[in-house]
Amino acid sequence: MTAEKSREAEEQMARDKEKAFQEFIQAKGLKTTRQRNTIVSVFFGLRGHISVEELLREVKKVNPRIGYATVYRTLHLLVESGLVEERRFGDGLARYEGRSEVEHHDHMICLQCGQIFEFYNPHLEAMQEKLAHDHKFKIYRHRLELYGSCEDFDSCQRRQRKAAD
Amino acid sequence: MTAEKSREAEEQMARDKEKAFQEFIQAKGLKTTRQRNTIVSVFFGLRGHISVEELLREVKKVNPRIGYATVYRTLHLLVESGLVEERRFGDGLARYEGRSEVEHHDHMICLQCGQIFEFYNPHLEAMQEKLAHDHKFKIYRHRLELYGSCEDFDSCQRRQRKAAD
DNA sequence: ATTAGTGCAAAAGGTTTGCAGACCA
DNA sequence: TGGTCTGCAAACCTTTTGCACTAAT
Repeated sequence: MTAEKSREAEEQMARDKEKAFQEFIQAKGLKTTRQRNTIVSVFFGLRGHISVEELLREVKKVNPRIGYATVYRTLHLLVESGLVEERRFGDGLARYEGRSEVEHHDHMICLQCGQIFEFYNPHLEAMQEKLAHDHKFKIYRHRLELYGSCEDFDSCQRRQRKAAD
Repeated sequence: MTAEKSREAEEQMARDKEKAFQEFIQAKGLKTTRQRNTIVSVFFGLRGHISVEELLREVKKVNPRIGYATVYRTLHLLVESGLVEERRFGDGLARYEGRSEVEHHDHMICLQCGQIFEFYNPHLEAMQEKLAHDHKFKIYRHRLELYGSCEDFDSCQRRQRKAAD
C-alpha cells in the first residue's frame, strides 16, 4: 500500500526497538550482555518471519561462539518484552517477527514458493469481533492464515527461496 | 444451530467414514489389518480435537499391544485419505478431527478452560475469498483461530478438562 | 562480591524410522 | 509365498535445562 520505507527509517526503527529492549531488560533487573546485544541487533536487522536457525546463522557471522541456547533464551525475552511475536505455520518450527510489525496483521502463505505475505483488513477484524461478541467470547488475539498459491502474485515468480532445499 | 444429532445418526456416520477409509486403503493397494481397524474405529467413535496421546489411550483399551508408531502411521493415512484433518493450536502437539467435520469451520480456543469451540460464518468466508482475489491469491485452505476467553459462554463454567494437569 | 548469563552437552517431548518378526492378500 | 504392517526401540528434530565457567553490576 504505502511506498517502501527508506533504509534510514528502517534502521532507525531497529535502533528504537533495540533501545526498548534494553529498557525492558533493565526494568526486569536483568543484565545487558554482549551476546544479547548481538542477537537483538541482528534480529531487528532482519525482516520477515525468522526461524531460530536462520537467526543463529546470521548471529554466528558476528560472533561464532554464540549457540542455540542463548538465541532461544534471548528470543523468549524478546517475546516477553512484547517487541517480537512468535508464529507457527505448521512446518514444526517457530518463527519470529519483529520489525515493521507495528500493527496486527494476518498472513497468506504460498505453498508453492513458501513466501509469506502480510495483510490487514479492518472489515475482517470487525467481523470477527462481532462474531465473538455474538458468542459471548472475548478475543485476546487471533490468527488468520490463508494457505494457497500466489501464482499470479508478482512476487511468486521469484521462487528462489525454497528452491535450495 | 441445528439440534444435536442422534446417537444413531452419529454412529452411522462413523461407520460410513470407516468404510470410506477401507476403500481408500484398498484403492491404494494397502492392507486391512486388525490394528488399523481398531484405531480407525476408535478414532471415529471419538469426537472433538483428539491428540495422539488421547487416541492411543482409547485404543489401548481395545488392544493394549498397539503402540504409538501404529497410531501415528494410521493417523497419517487418515489425513491422506482426506477423512481427517490435522490441527495445531500452538501447544506443541498435533490434534486430529474427523467426525462431524463435514463442513469447514473455524475455532475459538478458550485460554482459561482449554475448550475448543467450532464456528462457521459464511460472511467471513466470503470476505476472505474476496480479499484473496483482490491480492490475486488462490486459497486452498485457511485457518482462523480466535484465542480468548469464554467467560460468559455457558460451557466455560464446567472447567473440568484442563483441571487435571 | 554477587548475581545473572553463557556455552556446552545432555535431556526432554513429540514424531519418525529401521528392522525382525507377524500378518494379510 | 511375497509384500505390507506391527511393535519395539532407537533415531530425529526442535526446544529446554543443568552445570561449571564467565561476565555484568
